Amino acid sequence: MSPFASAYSHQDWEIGLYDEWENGGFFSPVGTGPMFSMVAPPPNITGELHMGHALNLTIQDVVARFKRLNGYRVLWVPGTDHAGIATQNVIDKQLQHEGTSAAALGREAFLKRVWTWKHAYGDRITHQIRRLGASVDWSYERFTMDDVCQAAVRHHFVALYQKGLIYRGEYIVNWCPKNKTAISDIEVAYEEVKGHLWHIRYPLTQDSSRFITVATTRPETLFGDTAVAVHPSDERYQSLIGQTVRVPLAERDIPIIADAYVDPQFGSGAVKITPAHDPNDFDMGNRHQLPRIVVMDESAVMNDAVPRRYQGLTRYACRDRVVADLSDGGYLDRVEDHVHNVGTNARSGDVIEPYLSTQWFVKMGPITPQALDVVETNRVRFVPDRWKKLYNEWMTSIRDWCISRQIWWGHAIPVWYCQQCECDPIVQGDTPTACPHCGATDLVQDPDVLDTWFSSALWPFSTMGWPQKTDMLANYYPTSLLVTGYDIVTFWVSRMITMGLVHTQTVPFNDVYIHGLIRDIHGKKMSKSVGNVINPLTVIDDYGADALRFGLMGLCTKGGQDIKLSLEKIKSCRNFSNKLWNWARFVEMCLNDETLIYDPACAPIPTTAIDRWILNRYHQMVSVVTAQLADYNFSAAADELWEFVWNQCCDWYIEGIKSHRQESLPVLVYVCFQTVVVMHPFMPFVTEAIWVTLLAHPRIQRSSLPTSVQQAMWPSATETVDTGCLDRFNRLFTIVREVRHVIKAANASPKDAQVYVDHADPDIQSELQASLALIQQLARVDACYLGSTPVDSALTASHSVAATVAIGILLPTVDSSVEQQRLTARLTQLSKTADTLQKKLGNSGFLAKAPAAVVHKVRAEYEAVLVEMDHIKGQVNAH
RNA sequence: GGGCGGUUAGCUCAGAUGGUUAGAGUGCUAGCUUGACAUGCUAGAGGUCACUGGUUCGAUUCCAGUAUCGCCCA
Repeated sequence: MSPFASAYSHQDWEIGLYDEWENGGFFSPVGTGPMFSMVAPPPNITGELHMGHALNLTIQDVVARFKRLNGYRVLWVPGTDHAGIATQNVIDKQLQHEGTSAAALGREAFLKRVWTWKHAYGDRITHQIRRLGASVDWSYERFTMDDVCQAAVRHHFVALYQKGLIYRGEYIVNWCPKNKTAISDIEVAYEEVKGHLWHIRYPLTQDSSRFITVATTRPETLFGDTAVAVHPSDERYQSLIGQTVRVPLAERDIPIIADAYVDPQFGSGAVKITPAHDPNDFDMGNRHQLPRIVVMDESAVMNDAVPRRYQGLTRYACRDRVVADLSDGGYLDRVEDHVHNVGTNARSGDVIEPYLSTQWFVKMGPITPQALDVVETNRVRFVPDRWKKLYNEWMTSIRDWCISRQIWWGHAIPVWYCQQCECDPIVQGDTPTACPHCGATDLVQDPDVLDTWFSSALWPFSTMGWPQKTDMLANYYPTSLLVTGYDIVTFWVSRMITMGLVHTQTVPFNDVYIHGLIRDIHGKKMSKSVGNVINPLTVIDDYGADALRFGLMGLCTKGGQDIKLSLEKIKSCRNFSNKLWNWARFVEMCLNDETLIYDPACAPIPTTAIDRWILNRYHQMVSVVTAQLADYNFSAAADELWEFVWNQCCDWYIEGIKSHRQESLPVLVYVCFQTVVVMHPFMPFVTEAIWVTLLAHPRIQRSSLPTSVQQAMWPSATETVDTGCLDRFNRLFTIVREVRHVIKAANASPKDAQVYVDHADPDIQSELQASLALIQQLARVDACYLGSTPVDSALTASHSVAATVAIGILLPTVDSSVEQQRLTARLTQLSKTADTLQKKLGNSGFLAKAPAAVVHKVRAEYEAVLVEMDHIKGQVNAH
């Protein structure tokens, strides 16, 4: 009974192999080779593994396994993220389902509940990561809220505070009225909506018969107006600057100011300024020392700063009433349709309210120059490098970072306020017992928590125990490579670089590989509500992790484009894994007939031409795959492997050695084992399955190789390739294809065919002489001879030409009209080619200016085409 | 409004410091128990490389513009 099933069954191997690898410590850094380290981007504990994770992890795993096989001491650290708002939402929903709420539970009970949930479900995703085959070192697994990371975040906050880089201040934040929390700039999603531009008349205080008309998209905020602004050089308003106007409905007087920020082309050229409800107005308010009037509460309901008639209305209800009242009062000049961008909280979907509130901020100005510099000088290298532009753009226009969030789940802010005296906040890593100023023990911790990205920014070094000076940091930091999607270059990559420099005085990683996003086959984002999600776990169940991985890598091109994924693609890769498996099955079958012992580690001396060829082709494959992997060109590496395994080894080579299997077996065994090694980063499971199964064969010398392919040595990528040999075999294959084609076109059976090949060049003639048996075998014809086709009364001849070699095939019957048609078509095609080539050669500019090598090549091609045409013409005339 | 990326076979995508008879997978058509594989084998059809102009002896490749799709930022 063969240990090789006739088709590879991933279900029989994957889970068992992964357990063996994990328990066997195969993912731990070993040896004395050069260091290579990565920290994996931590997925949310609330999430399921989706295709984006699968792509991200596969890329890292391919690199990790590639490096290990090349002798590197590889550390790849996994972990998960506490995902503040996302997780809080999940638990909120659960509580809602149970008819209760976070508020009813209270903060402590709520947090306890989240932790319970985390312990029960939080590692679901880590099991899914295992299913993918990711060779992460689980013994170093971290969670962004575990003790080590909590300590790091506290230290992080205190250190920044002590450097004067964290402050608490009033600022316009992006406020989500639904979740009642501030969110950062990049969490806001903008979309175009159809709205209106209301033109409102503000009467002059001095002369209420005169107006200045302002245009606004948000009339309800007029109660917070503290100025009207015009452009300083706007002719229309020169005389009004410095005067005051009365805010309609609010009956308050505010000044008309001049500021170059105003766009004279927009609306009427005069705008109302509401410093407490618009970030640009806030800035202008600072420039002109304008007061700030907050007119809404934290749910975006109008507060008591507005006239009683409007209090308690939502911002939208208030807008309607204000517009109606303005109209009634004769203040409304006109209304235009207007398309503008409205920011929403990407998570809650609620429209963001620019809101004046007191928050904690990181001062970005002092720390960005260095972060820009390390990228500029390539100490952090982006691949593909166009992402450097996005990074630069973001970093040069950066604002201070609002890091406090008004939720419960997350890192508590290490700040305490004394309830007894008016001292500064107490900022320290451990919980204070008494106020350092008055000694009071009545201290209250800041109720807010920190933005999740504030802790993620530390990930490359908090995972390694920072701020402790651990061996891990000394050995593996800075990391070698970060792999992530382009959607979080600003959220995450920029902040890791910045904070890495602040806290560790070095870059957190040397290379950043940025991949695209996974989309469905139509280019749409995969989403549950659209129903176009391809679940990686289902794919792994159905087709195997190897198929999914290889499919993703085949689509992971150098440009880092988004990836349109289809099940058809994965299915073809499943077929490919089966092809590889059956190659090994063929090797096993050959070995079964043997009595000798074969050493797969020993480079064999080829004794036949096709063995020489496959070894050359194999060396070429290794050098291509190695170079492409080193260049992060995953699809090119995958393509080369596909071509080599399927079209070279499992096609020409296997078919070509079937007549002399025993003689070729050392080469077959060697190339198979070595290719399995090169294949391993992409398809870890099937390669290991093949490795252990073949290695257990009694005719295999197992002592010379490790028991797992994971510990094998990557083959040398610098063997010289005899391209002349590759060329000769390509010519042979072209001939064989043409023979098959002619026989097929004649609707004949190869078994009845006698083939004659001929060429004027004596070198090629002897080459053909040596290849006759191979041609006969590969084309499956009765016989193959060198020389011109003889006349045989019982048989008719069909003719063709391939690679300038004349081909004649004797067949029992040939339909001469079909034959004529085929020859004429070929002739037309050739003469077209001949024309273009001749035109080139007749162009004096070409001959004078093109490189000699190019001219030579074109001339050779032209002559070859002429030779082929001669052959064909001869045959056409003969009929 | 600013920026980035795409536009190559029915579909998904490669490609080259400018010279190839422009490739792959998949799909399609026809034919196959070929002693590893029907998750396979053989053959075939299918492309004015989005459009316009420029540079050049030569452009699908470089440059500019246009159209169109997608994304990011404001």
